Amino acid sequence: MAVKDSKANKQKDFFQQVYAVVRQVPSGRVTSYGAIARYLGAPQSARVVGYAMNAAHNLEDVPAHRVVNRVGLLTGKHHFPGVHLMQQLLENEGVTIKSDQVEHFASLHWDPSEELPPFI
DNA sequence: TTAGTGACCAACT
DNA sequence: AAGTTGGCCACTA
Repeated sequence: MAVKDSKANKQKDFFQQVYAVVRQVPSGRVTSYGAIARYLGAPQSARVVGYAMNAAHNLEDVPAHRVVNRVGLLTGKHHFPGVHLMQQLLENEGVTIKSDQVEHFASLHWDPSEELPPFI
């Protein structure tokens, strides 16, 4: 463990934290990039959460399809193997999608900062 | 190495 | 009210 690694570990840790949260999103619920970022104490790092999802493609543990943007729009669908895969996965869990947008998003939204113990 | 981009969000004009 | 800009972190060229 060199001194140099501490920075790298920290950066890597952020991804891991994102994954840890996404993994806990219940089936049939959705969350948003910003909510995760805010839960991790980095409210302005929502983009990084999105990037983490991009990297999460390899990890089957991470249900990236349950993460949408703040208005419930499936902005990340183009990054799935099939453009409709994200939508189908969600509908398979009971989430209704209309025009690439989650219906009843407000009530389906799963906010980690409310559902999980505070991240400190 | 520097610079540019990205599955976003909030603030400012 | 609507459009633009900045900022965050990681990755690629």
